[in-house]
Amino acid sequence: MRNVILTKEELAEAIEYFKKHDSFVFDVETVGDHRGVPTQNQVTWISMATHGAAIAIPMGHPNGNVLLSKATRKKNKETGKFDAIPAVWDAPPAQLRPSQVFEALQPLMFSERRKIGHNVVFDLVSVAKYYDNHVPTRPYGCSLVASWLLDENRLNGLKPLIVATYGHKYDNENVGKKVEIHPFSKAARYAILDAKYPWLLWNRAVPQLKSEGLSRVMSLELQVLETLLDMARTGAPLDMEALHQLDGDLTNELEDITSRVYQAAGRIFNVNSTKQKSEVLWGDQASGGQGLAPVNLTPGGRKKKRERAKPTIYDYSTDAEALKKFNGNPVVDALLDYQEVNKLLSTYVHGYLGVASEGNKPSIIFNGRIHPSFQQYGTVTGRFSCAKPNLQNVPAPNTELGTKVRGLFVAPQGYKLLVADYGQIELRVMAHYLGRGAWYEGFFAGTDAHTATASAVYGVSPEEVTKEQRNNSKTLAFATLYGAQAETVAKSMKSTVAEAEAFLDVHRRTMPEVYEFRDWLIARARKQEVPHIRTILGRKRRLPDLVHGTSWIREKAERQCLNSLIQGSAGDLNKMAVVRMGHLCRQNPDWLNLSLTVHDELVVHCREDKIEEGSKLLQQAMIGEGIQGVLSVPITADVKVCDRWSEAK
DNA sequence: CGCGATCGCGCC
DNA sequence: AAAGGGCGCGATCGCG
Repeated sequence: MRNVILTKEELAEAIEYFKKHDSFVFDVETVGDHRGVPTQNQVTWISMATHGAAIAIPMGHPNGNVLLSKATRKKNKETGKFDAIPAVWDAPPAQLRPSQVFEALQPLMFSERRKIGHNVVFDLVSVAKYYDNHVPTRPYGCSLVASWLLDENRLNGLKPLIVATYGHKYDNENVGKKVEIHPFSKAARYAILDAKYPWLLWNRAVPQLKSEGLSRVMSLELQVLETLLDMARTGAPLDMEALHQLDGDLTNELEDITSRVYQAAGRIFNVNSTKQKSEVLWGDQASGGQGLAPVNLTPGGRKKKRERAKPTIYDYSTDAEALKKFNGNPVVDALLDYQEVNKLLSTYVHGYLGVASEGNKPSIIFNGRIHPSFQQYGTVTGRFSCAKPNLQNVPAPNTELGTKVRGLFVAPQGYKLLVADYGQIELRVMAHYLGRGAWYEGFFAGTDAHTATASAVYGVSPEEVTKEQRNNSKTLAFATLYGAQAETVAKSMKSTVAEAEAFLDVHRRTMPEVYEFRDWLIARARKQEVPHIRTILGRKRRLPDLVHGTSWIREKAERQCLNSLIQGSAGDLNKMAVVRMGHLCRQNPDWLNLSLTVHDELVVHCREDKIEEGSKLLQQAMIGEGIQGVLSVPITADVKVCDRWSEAK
């Protein structure tokens, strides 16, 4: 069999070989402005691997192997910048067309054979476009998800993983990043290795997952993966009219604020530059600065100080917290306004719409929808991450501007958004593990958790708890989950450090179970050969630093220990809910679609005539039998019916 | 130009 | 020697 497939006959022969095996890896190389967006990209190579074979099928690679002229740069007389002139190669060999290739592959792609990839969601969604939006059928395998479960601390992609596992460094030139500028045989070699290594990795990982007791969580992740295939194609519709309106409004507003900044500062500077901001704020008045006395060092500045170097004005933070100390200074006030508006405009408006003037940054909205990529392997704790764009950090609707941005996300025509979130899921997970005490009993009694804390800590009945007492108790919950110390607690409570310390002491006395559990958890984790904890579904969080010789490193690992158990277990529950809702949506694809998930929240599209049924199903997915049973304390989920995402909460 | 580090900041 | 967990991303800046 040939490695590089150029004719129908060669392809037919290869397919016959692959048909003899019950699983195979496939990998796509993509081109186009949106090569990274699987619903939009164009596939120019598909490579495949199975027992004893690895092939690459080009479908429009533009280059041959003979270099006719080198890549260079040429100064553009108009802009004064350098334009990249790509290399020119001779003509490539005659290749099959995508339609021919995908038709021939159909019996493999839509068979019961396992389709494996390294980040297989991307490859599956990329090829679905060539099958009339039908995704190749299950079962699937993902060497990236498997590798991540086996070592969540290494989120570095395929290449470092291959170096670590096989000691083979391939693709020094980053061919996959821009396959179309490379010569034919180099692209072919790269494509083949990109299939071969995932094949090796997957087959190595499966028995390891079993022996490490990770099969259950792997099977959950494979179900998550199936749901992500639907979510990737559903995406999230935007109110385009409102988006353009917001673009105009914020652009105008920012212009006004910018001139306010300049006027107050008495000079024109780049407001986005932290360096220049430092000069304006901390520089002395003789040199045109405000002469303010900086307080907080940046992390880099602290490092410098540690290394006994003298910090300069550039080592002091210019973030909002630092600026707030100088409220009333006209430069500071204008800067704070600027930062708020600029953040939202650049990240959430220009980030989606693109900017023609700024290097032709393309829009990532397609047919009125945005298609974020949820990465099930994106965090060390087991939660999802989300990118391109990250819809897990869309401003919350607690400010006017936040409401406007979140309000851009709307239901499709004829649909409503069902937005459901778990109530205090992390504290409930914590209470589950504690099995006693104010939190545990509070959740059974239906008392608000922070009120229950306040009642215990202040020794009053729940009815007598004041707003301030409840707020302080909320801080205690965060302090527990994150491992915050007195300084941070003081900041949060707006009290002195001594008061915060006393408060923490009272907490330690009145809710000893919290601290006893933390100590027990850390001690047990430390005893393992590789120190680790397991989340509620058995996911591992490896914390080798729990036995580190340096105390601050060890203490950081100790904070991560409890936090990972809680955050990771809550993440497990969320992934279960995603899977359960995914199943229900697949049963009712013409009126129910899962769109987004944000850690403890699901956003679903539901056709207007099916709201009641949809809400019931969502409720069932999140807290029904089979998921409630995972925790010993009751869990709650609140379903809201909205036209805009901002209407929830 | 491309890349990575840094700062800063949005969310849960 | 540090001082609250987990993310992604825009902008700047220095480097090769």
